[in-house]
Amino acid sequence: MMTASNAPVRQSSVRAHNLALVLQTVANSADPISRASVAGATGLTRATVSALVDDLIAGALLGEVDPAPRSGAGRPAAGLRPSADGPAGLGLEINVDYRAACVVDLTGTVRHHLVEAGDQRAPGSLDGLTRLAARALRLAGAEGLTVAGAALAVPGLVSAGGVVRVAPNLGWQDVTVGSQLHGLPLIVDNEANLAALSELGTGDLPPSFVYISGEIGIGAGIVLNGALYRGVRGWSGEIGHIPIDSSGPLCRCGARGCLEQYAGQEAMLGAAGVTSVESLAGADLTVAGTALGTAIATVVNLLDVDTVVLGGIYAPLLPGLHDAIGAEIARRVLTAGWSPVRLRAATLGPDAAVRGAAGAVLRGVLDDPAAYLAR
Amino acid sequence: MMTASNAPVRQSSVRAHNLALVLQTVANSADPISRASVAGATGLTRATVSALVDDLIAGALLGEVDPAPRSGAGRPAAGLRPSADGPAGLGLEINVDYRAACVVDLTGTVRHHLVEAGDQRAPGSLDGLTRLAARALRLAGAEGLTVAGAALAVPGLVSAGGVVRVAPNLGWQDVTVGSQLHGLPLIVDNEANLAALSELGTGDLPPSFVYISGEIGIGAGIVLNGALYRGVRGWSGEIGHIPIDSSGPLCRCGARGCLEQYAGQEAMLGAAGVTSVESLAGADLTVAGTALGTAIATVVNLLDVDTVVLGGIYAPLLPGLHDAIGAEIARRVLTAGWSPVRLRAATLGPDAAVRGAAGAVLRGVLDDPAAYLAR
DNA sequence: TCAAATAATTCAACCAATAAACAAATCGGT
DNA sequence: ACCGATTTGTTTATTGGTTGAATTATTTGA
Repeated sequence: MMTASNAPVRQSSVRAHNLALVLQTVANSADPISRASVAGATGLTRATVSALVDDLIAGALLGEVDPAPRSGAGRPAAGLRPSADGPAGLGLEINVDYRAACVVDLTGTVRHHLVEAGDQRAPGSLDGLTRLAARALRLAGAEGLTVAGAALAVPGLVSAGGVVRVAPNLGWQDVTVGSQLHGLPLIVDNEANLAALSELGTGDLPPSFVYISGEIGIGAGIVLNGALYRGVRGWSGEIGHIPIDSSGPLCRCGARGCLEQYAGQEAMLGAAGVTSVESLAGADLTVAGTALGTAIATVVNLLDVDTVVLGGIYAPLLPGLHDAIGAEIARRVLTAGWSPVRLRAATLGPDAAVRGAAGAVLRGVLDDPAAYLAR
Repeated sequence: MMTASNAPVRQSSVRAHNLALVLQTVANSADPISRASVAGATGLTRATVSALVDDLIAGALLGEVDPAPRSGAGRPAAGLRPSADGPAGLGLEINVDYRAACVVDLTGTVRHHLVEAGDQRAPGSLDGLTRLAARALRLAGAEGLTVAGAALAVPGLVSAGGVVRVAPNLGWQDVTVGSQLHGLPLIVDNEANLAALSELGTGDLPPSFVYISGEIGIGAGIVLNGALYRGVRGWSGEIGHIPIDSSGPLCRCGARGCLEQYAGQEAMLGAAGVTSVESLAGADLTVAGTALGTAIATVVNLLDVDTVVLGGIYAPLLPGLHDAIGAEIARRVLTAGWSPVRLRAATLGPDAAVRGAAGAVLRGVLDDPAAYLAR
């Protein structure tokens, strides 16, 4: 049920909304699309679409391409598609053993991708990230891109205002990153959240799903109706400490039998008696899969999503995990009989979080192009 | 992050939105409120508010009351408040041992409340409910109320189109209730969902919370940002089978150690060695409280809500449950140290679901008064 | 070469909100 | 008792934005 937002609507809001509608219709179309088709798809008139498209082209959000060869009579349509020379998003990531930046344009193309390996737990890693961001911005500027904003993916809990409450594996506690970077607005968010957005952006996922990221810790990004659900304070998706067995092994969080004790990277390596994630491919993953399945069943019972995407180390290991997860889902999800739960491996690999960060910036432009045009 | 809806916006949508904004501002105000105050609160101009209020008064959604005695200079304001003679919602409930109907007007007053005790598992209980609804409609009609729609609360899983997939305690399976009743649009929904909406309507809850209903089964209603989250297929909140201990007792669902085996009504009665819910008040509820706390911790870790409302049999038992739940939350909710989880007893008692059903209808009117006016 | 078809633009009409002026009703002070 | 200040509510001209119909543009098919 939709509650009306508590802001008044004026004529300019109408235009803002319809600009977003037209831009998104073009962005979601696989092929270049005509103004007339946009009008048909949106319900707006051709006159209105033309006027809106004029603004979007003037602002370099859309570009026109040569008419696609068509069959049938009639004037050929000019194709519209997102412009590659307009706004771009700067995605940043800081993780235990590397930092990364990438620049993505409105077409979804990764224009630049910089990675610096090295332990980020040392002090000064944030300064290093700032320098990396500056390099990426120079590269983008040299190509004539307008960077609309930046987003940083962090493996930890983030509060409003760019404060990292805790990032256990980085050793961070109450680190203020801020909400500006080189004069750009900066979003700071959990890596699983941004990776989930990234997978959403691939287009072949339903509007509601849960992304589970297996790393040293386990996190989840919850996407409901096409939007990331961040929770009241931005701390949603802390799935790693779902209890699997209250008489299980003691976890570093102080409780017993948390998911991480069965399906965390360390636990899986220990159980299989190997030291590298690659070696897990041949191992018996039943214990981890069962625990993961139990946790997934809980999530599905609670949120009624029908798709779960497994990312991080789980993505390559899904074949070995699949049966155990599926068995647990069949046993514990009440509605599994009517409607199966789809399990998918993430498609984007380790870049998902940085790309999702850049995508979050672009999503902001797509959601409110009028604000970008008025900048 | 808000995704633009895929519908075009025209001038009439602006009016529809602002009508809703004005109506909700008046409805959310404790005392009668002037047009000028509405203008101040909404950001609309006084002229616009006046025009919108004219429509709302003409449609019997708002009424004017005598100016409240005021201090200070200036022309006295005419007070606006929701009309008691306008639209009303028909709430219906069917449960194991009773059926109920209630009529609630826009001021939130319960105008009629009919309850028929008796076993509803017998065939024909739906016909009985239809007759009960007819009685309530006659009473409402005699008072000049315009019943805008009906909603039915069912203790089970409901699909779109008014199909009850399964209601275990009613013995229902794939029962089609339909989406019309006596010519009115009919919403069918889970009782925990509607009870959650009902608690939301009391006004002293934050916009995001989880309502947990303890009955024979355990259900949850999830309210996010002031709106009920129903899930992809309407089956969200199935909390009763969250695993507490995978080596625990066998549950009727086929899995082991489900929450219901510790904190369900039967389990609690069995553990305390009593036969009535009233007798539980003095019993030791540590086991149930711990299990409930574990489940709540899972929900909070996942959804990051800071308020949990306990309803059904849990409401009167909260004093006995509180400490065990709190201990488990402190142990398992990662963010409990920064921001406490508030536990509340539901305030509305056993009527919550029926009243929530009526409230769901009224919420539809408040969310889109233009549709009601155009009927 | 012309008619039909489809795409895109132009323009008058309309709808809704705004701003500013105006009318209404009260209070406070002299 | 009266006048100015103050606040509420309405009236009116203006503006922004969509619509629908007419118009122009460009192609296919007969």
